[in-house]
Amino acid sequence: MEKVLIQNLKNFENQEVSISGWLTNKRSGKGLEFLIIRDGSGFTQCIVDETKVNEKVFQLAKELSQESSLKLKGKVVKDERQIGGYEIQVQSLEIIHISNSFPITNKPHGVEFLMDNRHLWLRSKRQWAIMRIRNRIIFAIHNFFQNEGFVQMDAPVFTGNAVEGTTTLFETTFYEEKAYLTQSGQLYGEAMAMAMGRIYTFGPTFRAEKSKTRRHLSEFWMIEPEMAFFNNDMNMDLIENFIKYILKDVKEHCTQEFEVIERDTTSFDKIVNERFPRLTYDYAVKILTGKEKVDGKTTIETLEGDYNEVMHEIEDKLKQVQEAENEMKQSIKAGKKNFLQNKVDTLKNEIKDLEDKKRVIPEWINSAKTFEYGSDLGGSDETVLTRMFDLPLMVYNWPHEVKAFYMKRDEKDPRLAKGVDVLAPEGYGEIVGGGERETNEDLLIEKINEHQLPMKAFEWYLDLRRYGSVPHAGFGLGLERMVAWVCKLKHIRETIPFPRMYGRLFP
RNA sequence: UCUCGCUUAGCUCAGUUGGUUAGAGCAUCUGACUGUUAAUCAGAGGGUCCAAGGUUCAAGUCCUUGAGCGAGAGCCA
Repeated sequence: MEKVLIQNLKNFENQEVSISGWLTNKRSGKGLEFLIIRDGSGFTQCIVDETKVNEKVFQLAKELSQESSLKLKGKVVKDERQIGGYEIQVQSLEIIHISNSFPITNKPHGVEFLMDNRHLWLRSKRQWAIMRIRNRIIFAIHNFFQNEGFVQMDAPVFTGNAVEGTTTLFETTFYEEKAYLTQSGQLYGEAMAMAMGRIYTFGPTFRAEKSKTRRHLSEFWMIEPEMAFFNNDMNMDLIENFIKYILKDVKEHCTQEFEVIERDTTSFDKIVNERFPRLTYDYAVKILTGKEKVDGKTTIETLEGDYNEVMHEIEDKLKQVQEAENEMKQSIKAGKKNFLQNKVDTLKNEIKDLEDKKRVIPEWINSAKTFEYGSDLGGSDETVLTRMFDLPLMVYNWPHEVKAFYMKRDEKDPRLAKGVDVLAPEGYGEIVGGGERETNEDLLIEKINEHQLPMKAFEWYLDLRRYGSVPHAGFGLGLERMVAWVCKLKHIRETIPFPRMYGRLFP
């Protein structure tokens, strides 16, 4: 008898197989036990029929609790109604371990409880799907760069110098010296690009920002390609192709996972096929502040429309709650009552979310209206801008003051730096930041002084401009932000197995 | 760091203008039910109402301070 993975059951129709896994849920009837088993590769229903197995096997099936581990043998039968399209008619069963009162039940839980139990939460279906999508995105990233002739490199995690100022560094000690955990591998990537031509880093980065928002982690994974003989236009072309490649690949290979998390991926088609809008910072600011329209509407008008829509939705949902609660007051069966109670609970949660939105939209409108030319785009400004398009936006040619010291100044307009930010649609904001690097040693030195960075720590970096300096460019992609957008998650904490964020070091 | 909100059973939540013995669903345990899709039905056990202080004849409910969590802002990928 063959030992198989659940994902391969379709190849064993009407055959006897053996599977090993965990019980994720159970329903029982007289003489029947319906076991939902997961083995990491997928989920399937296994039926234990009292009339078809010996008494001992049926007794074992009755003893199984949620998350108990087991081995079973049975026949694979096609059944369209079941998850995966197949079920197993059990012949024999062996318990490996009985799990005692698994804390995460098949009912809603709060964020804090789930995060405290992250090590167990990862077993749930939704987390399973997200982790597999994350895996596929990682695989696609490597494929893309390897196909384009890039060499993967590992940048150091301990660093002696800060890349973007010292406020957000985790400080540690390296023997007797003060050291920091890296916040970007880029400078090392530049050195490697001068050796290999095209490289990409794929590693962890650390930022000690005390921010508790839906798009921040203290430890996150960043992909940073760096290309010799590239200008910023070539850089933007590469970014665009890169994002398109990932979306296409993940859509093709993760259909089942997207179904589990109920992510509609039809919006990817447009993104894969159309050119991303490229806006200069100047033009983006005009749109943001309402001086330019997109599809005949200003940002302010669009947001006011959103606000009214939210108000209507809240009213509508309140009405539905009232109706359900009235119905519950009449004497009805407990099953129906239970159903209505669940409906009311989900509606109330949705209303809570909508009320948050209602509170925030006026703040966004205000932020857009009062935006000052020359400053960096804030989180709310990004959301407002991306709200106007259903494609990723590329904003380039930034005021040089708001960008990092290594960014190349525009020869035609010295007020500008040749940086580019990519803003993901659906409110996900900045997922990529990059640009062309400054090649002129004198300008770099000037910038390092301006940013009050220790020159000594950058001597090696300046060497790159002394020995065969060439135009080069690169960018950084935040893996978790990409996963959050692809999966359309509310919060970045679900995109990584064990998130490290302000206030969260365990488990 | 700032603004707003939350903290009641293992979990998710009700708890009215302060008023007798704090409730429901799920989970757990016992039983019923021949195909269930978060199965259903009957029953049982399960509480330091976040902490400290205050107001009051009386506080889960009101006030003050603190802690933790959540949603934003700032900063960023």
